[in-house]
Amino acid sequence: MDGVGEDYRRRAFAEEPVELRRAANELATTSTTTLQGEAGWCDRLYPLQEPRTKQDVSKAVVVHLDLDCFYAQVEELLDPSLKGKPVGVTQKYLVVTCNYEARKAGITKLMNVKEAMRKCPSSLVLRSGEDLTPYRSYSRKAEALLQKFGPVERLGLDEFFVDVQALVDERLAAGEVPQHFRGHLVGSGTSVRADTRFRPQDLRSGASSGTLLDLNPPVGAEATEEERRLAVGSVIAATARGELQQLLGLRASAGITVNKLLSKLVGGLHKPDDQTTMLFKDADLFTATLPVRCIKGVGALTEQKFKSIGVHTCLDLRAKTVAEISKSVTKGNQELAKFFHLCSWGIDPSRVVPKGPPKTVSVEDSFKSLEGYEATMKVLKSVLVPDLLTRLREDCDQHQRRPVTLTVTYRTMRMREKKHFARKSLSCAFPRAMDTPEVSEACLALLRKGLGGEAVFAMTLLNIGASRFTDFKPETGSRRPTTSVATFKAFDVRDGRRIADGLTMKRRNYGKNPSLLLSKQQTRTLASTGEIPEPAESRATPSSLPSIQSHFRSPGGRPSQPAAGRRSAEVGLGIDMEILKEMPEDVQREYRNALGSRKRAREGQGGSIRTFFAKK
DNA sequence: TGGGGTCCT
DNA sequence: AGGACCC
Repeated sequence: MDGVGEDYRRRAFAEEPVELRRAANELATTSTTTLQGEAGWCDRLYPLQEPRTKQDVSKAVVVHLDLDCFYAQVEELLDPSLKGKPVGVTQKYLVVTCNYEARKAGITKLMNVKEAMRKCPSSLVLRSGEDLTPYRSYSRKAEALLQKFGPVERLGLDEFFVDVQALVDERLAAGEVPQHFRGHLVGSGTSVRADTRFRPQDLRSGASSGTLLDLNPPVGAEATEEERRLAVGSVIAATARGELQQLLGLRASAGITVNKLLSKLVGGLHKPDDQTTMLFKDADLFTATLPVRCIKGVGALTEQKFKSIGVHTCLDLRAKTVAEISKSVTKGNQELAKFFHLCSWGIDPSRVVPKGPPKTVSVEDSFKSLEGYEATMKVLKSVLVPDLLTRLREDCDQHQRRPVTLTVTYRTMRMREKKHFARKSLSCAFPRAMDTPEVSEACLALLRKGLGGEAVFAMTLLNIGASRFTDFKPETGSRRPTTSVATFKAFDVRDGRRIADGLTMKRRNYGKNPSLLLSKQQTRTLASTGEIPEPAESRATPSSLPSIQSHFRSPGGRPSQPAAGRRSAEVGLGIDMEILKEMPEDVQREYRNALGSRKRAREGQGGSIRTFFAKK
């Protein structure tokens, strides 16, 4: 692999560097304006920010943040006794992610549970990650925290792009130029390799040869403007990561460059809990040897098409014309072809676009086989529909809207044999009464329409989703669409027993998770020095900060929080209101909710899932 | 091989 | 409604 890389480097920089650079520059100045198109959320939220034009592409500073092994980190926060142990988070037969202790034992993302158990000594701790509720919650908090550094675009639950250009401009105008880059700086000779077989776009730093990859390199007196801008960006990224750690207990890795493509790629070079910056002048060589799979939008299929015309790496891609790409790869979509071509030089004209509220909300579960109307109805009524309605109620509270469309998506064994990812979906109007019985009936009616003609009514996957939202002002007296809970009485949702083949109960019932706040001492330090205080003692970690989750957890047989966790919950009422006011709004709201829940719990009405639902 | 999402056609 | 892509 290294041999191939060396070959490309020679071709790129010994044989025809001038041509390549000139071509890159031409593309950069001719194509960017058409590609960056429409003004979105960004412009409305940040009216002072000028639309990006070709001249200030190099003025952009984009930070990519990736929460390290996110699900595993959250599990450690929820159960601090996991710290230091190898932890794997499972969904069905898979370890979907694991912490770094587990990785040391050879466990990887998306590894089979059996294989993971074999790899790891008896110490491996597994946690079910089928219910995404806690991850969603932490993800929202992280996003809220990052808002203050600039517009935020999320990618999944654990990745964020932050456009920090405006903040960089502010600091430079104030004469704040750091003396060093924070974290690593990619040099022109940094060796890079694609990481996993699942995601070749994840890069890792290869064996670096000392001088080419510096830690905390100085910003010289005659630094270029880009160096100064990115040095400031690296400081902002370090601050953001520090706050994620201090306020939420989350470690993150970051990449800092002039665009999204490069920031994401270099962010993977030093993980976990570290950051990497790269100057645009090094992008040319950096991207040359990367497989085209590294380009956003190039998946398995597009990669195959590229291979069929002899394009494996970005350098191969550069040698093709946009017309060729458009014809053989993007089905005539010239804009997309142009975009891929630009990316092959490390030029990414796309902007950081905050996405706004979700466009769909869905819940799914998979099974060995879910057979018959009765079993299907049971799954719908007792798990999927209540979960969906719960999330829609929260969504309504936050965004004053309700869904217009209900969609069910399913997969059968036959579909599985043919095509790996094939699914069928059917839609109807979302029932006006947002109740478990009505919605469940609607779902079953759709499934009947789709599967009724089959020899057996059986599924290996069932997904129900809400989409096409419309404004909805809840009437006074009923704050949001009501949800019937009568159905729950028929089913025991307190333990993890199977209620259908392949289905284990997903609901974890975390209740209201309290916000995780700095101690007063830390807040004073932050306010007076501007520095994130070092975690002086273990209490600086959120896992031991105020928590009321123990009131709501483990309604059934699962072990509840250790006494220490419960004791610290009492601290919850001691939170300084001044501190609370500094927090993002949704965090404040959650905290107030948590206080309300505590009250009810103390009054003897909380504490079990049954009473939680029985209450109404 | 999961349990989510986005956008395009 | 389905496909390709992202995590």
